[in-house]
Amino acid sequence: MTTASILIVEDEIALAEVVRDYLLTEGMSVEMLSTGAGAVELAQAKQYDLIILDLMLPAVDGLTICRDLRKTLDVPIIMTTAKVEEIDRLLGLELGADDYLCKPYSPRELVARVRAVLRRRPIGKPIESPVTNDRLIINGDRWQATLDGSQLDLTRREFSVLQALASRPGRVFSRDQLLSLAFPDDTEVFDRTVDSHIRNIRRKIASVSTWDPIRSVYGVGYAYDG
Amino acid sequence: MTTASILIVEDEIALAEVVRDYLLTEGMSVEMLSTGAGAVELAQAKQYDLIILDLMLPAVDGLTICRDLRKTLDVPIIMTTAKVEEIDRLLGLELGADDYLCKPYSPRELVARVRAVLRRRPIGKPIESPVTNDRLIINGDRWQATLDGSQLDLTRREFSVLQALASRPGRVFSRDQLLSLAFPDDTEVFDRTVDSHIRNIRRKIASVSTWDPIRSVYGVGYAYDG
DNA sequence: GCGTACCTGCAAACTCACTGCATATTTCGG
DNA sequence: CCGAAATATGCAGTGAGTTTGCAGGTACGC
Repeated sequence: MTTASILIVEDEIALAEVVRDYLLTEGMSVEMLSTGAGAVELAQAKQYDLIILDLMLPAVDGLTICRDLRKTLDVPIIMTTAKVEEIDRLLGLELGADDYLCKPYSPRELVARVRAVLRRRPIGKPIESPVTNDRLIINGDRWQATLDGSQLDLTRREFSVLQALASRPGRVFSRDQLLSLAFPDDTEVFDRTVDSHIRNIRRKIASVSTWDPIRSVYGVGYAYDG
Repeated sequence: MTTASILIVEDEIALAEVVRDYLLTEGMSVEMLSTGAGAVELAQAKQYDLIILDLMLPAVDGLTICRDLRKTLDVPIIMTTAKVEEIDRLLGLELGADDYLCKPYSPRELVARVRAVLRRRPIGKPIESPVTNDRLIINGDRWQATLDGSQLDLTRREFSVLQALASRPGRVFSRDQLLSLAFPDDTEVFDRTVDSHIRNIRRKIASVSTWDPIRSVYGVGYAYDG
């Protein structure tokens, strides 16, 4: 079961406590805040896995908090509001919250949403910002990689491996590191399989360029030299 | 009850007066204009909550007025026209009117439409900006999608899925993401159901174009490539 | 109530990526 | 320059993932 840490920002203490208890039952750790003041700072200090944010708050409203959070953090956010009509407006504003819920809601439903969001966005996995070197562009949102303007048609694994390598140019990754970075979820995979993926990546790169950015380090692993 | 202020732009004075009386009965305040000249200026000066606009007008036609209004104002617009065939063409032009009505109409129906539009678009709510790529136009207010000028007859779910995809062209959405974006309301749905909807969307798109804008990303999800 | 259309999800068919083995080639230490 | 070890490459089985056909259930309109 999940052991996510969650922050509830909600001025209705009674409601927040009910929700907290439900989440605790789910094995998650929960903290509460009854006002918007300091929410952003708190979120930045502690690395919550998810934030439940009410729209109407004393001091600083949820909208502002959401926007401010998004500037620096990729933490998943679920917004709650008392007005149905607000939902549409919120969607239009593109705040980037991961889900919206209308009051009065059943704590059960909120818990379901929390789990859904956490499932969508596994803990610790932030939205990938595109890796861009001079020649290579890797866009994790689009699952597309471009070298010198030519698109590389990479598979999921190839993409993940190249993304891992290119995220730290010059650094050498062992095969085991690459396996766990690229496929954190998976069972044990023969580390020589990485060689195959590297090979396929190189082949695809070779089809659009004469340059091989992947350096083999004898006895250690691979690195991307940008 | 609503106390919306409404502008009627209509050259058939008799008709306009009937409509005006109906709207007055609803408790709305009404102003009339029998020509297109100055309509835009008037609308900008006074902040109407809704404008009823006839297509055929002396001096400046409704089309031009609608377009000009949209450049600066988000005021809801209901367009009326004498020809049924005009309606489709208007839809294709994506003027951004909130509703269209064909003459001869019953004042009762017009009033109903007015109320519906005001309900959909609470005063002050900006229009949900239509997703428009070069070829695809998605109008979330009207629940209508157009590809290369041809209207796609999408169901609610299909529409939501396509809208979600097209709102961020190129970005790959997982099935779970699509489910919660397109059907935020309810229970957990089998994620393979998304495939079915995608399939239906593709089929409908294929019937009007040879182009498939939906990219399947093996092992990840779907993206709209505009 | 009846019919139509839509949503949902199962199952079969098919596609293709992943994996790992076998063999060739390269690298490294001496 | 040689042998050993590591890496590159060719290749194919397998299974995961997608597409597609289909049908039961359901909501909605008439």
